[in-house]
Amino acid sequence: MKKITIKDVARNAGVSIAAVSYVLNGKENKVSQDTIARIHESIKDLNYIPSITARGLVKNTSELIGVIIPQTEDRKQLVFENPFYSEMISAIEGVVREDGYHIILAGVDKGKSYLDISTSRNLDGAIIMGIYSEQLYDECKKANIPIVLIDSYVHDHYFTNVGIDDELGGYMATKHLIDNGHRNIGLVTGMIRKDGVVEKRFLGYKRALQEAGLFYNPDYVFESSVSYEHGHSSGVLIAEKYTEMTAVFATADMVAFGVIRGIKEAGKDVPGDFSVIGFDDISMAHMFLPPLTTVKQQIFLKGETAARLLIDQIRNKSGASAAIARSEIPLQLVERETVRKISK
Amino acid sequence: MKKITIKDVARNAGVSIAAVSYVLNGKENKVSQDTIARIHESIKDLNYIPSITARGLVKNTSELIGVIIPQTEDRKQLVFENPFYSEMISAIEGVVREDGYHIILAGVDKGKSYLDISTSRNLDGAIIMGIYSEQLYDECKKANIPIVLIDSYVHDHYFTNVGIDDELGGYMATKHLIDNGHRNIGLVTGMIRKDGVVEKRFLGYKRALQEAGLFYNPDYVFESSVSYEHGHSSGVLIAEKYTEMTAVFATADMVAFGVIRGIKEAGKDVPGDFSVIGFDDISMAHMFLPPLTTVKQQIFLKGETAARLLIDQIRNKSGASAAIARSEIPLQLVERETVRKISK
DNA sequence: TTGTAAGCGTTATCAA
DNA sequence: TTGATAACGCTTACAA
Repeated sequence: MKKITIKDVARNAGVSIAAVSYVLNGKENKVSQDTIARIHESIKDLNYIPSITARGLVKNTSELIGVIIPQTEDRKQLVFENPFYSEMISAIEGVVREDGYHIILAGVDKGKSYLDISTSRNLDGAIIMGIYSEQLYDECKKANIPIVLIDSYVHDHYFTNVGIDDELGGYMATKHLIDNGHRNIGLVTGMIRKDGVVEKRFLGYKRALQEAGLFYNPDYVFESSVSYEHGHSSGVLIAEKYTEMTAVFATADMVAFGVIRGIKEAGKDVPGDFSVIGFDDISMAHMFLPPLTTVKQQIFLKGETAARLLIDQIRNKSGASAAIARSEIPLQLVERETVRKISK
Repeated sequence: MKKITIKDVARNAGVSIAAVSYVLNGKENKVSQDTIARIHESIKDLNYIPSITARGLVKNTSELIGVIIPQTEDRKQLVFENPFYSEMISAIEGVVREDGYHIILAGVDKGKSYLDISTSRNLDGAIIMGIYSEQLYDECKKANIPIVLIDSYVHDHYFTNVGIDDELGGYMATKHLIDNGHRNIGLVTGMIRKDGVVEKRFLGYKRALQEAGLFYNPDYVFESSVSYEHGHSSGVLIAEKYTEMTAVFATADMVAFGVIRGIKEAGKDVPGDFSVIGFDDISMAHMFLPPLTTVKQQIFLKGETAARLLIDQIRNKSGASAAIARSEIPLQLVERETVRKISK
């Protein structure tokens, strides 16, 4: 079961390997109709499939796109509990496949830098989801390949960004609660890191409060990890100790699920006693009971957009600075059953 | 920003490229301590990272593992709505990374065969999740690389299989319902395909029924897709027309969520009017309200096991027939709040 | 212990 | 139109 190569095809067709390479690369004007036919036949016959590896070596490409995903604390596994990422990857894979690219999925290992995989694999481009240390971004620039950042607020014209207006999203969520008569609104959230999406949402929350003439109470923000567990414990806490609160904004649906569970566990009802609004609209949001009111970001579109922008950049290597500053996917509030209007 | 190669390192260190290659490959016994030191220094200095691509060409490896995932009907996107797959991929990625491998994620395109990507990328191995046509398996064998199948019942000693005892799982779920006094038990499920996991679960369902002297009623099986939507419509239907039914076994948690929703929408209660048991125990299962009683399969372990078996096989190329017949991950019933005991 | 050089499967240049 | 052949970055006999 020897591997068959371009040589075999050439021999079988009785032509030179150059000829074969030409037809393989669509430079058919350099070859006679007759040879083209013979070559095509040989390829079929032998079931020949060119080696992307070998081609990559000479063309200095790989048709490979790196997709970097956040990892759990211990860096042992990818943060996939949150279906948010899977939805996006699915979108990315779909569009790059159309163009013959494949994606390499990887977390960033502690020792190894991102640069390692990029250079060793000769990646044609990369998509990085989430927010990382300055250091990583610096490394990425050295890689010298097109990179698009999803959900990052790094300002560097080297990168193309795709994301949403998180500040607006936070504002929309909070405003919706306010419009429904709520005045004591809690915030359950992951770590508020400088320039992270969560910070923006937090800022939007404060803006909505302020605009409505409501007092911002630091005691009302429950800040920890973006997880169901954090939501859960906060929910219990809120239901038990913060009885004057009537609504909470959870900065991710996963967290909202936890909050609701916590509230119910403490014997209170959603939306009867507490209204809850989430953020993301992952597919579970509409399956949850009660169906979650949330700020929808078009996750799939986000992935698609990132992928398309990247491919465009890879293709038009011409303009090395083809990087678009920022592509923003529109947001949308979707009302379901976890927010109720109160008279107050 | 020229790419730096082994040549640069050699020149910089004042040695031959062979020497560099030797230390890169740990054949340090062929090189003097002195040169080793000089080379290491050069590598650091120049920030050299070897090209896996080039190495692959000569060693005929790629350190790449293909992971094939089912796709949606239209073959446009990966079946990622079901978090089941993400959890598994996360596990797989974790273990292969330890060994320096990366994973390439791909759906199988209509025109292109799986063989294409395998040969063109020179994959070292592959993990295939789900069940496909005979044709695909035949192709895979031609690829002539180690392959492990997850959740397939294909009997071919070429493949290593990892899965669970689906028949037993179906039996456990149904038995649990029976033990709780239920006698009219519906089955909501994806397509029952020959040799698919779903068929086995269905068989387990029938065995439990039979063993308990219960009549198997074909009208009680609602067969369509593995989706929330199918569960939903079945749930509504059941709650409205099958009032003599008291319990349903959904062959996937996603489906169970839909069933519960449907039942509630029809004004009935879970587990008050209908008990529901799922299958998988995806992480949403314990977050759902009410928390879902289900048959837990250790998804993460499944992924890890598959990855480890694959790597083992890749390593011991020696025994080409090192393929282990089948590795079975144990099942476990986890009781939560969607099944209630009825007196009958 | 060191270095030379042949190959791995392609592409692309340059003569023929 | 064709076909040698150098190159891509690396590994590995083989020679020195």
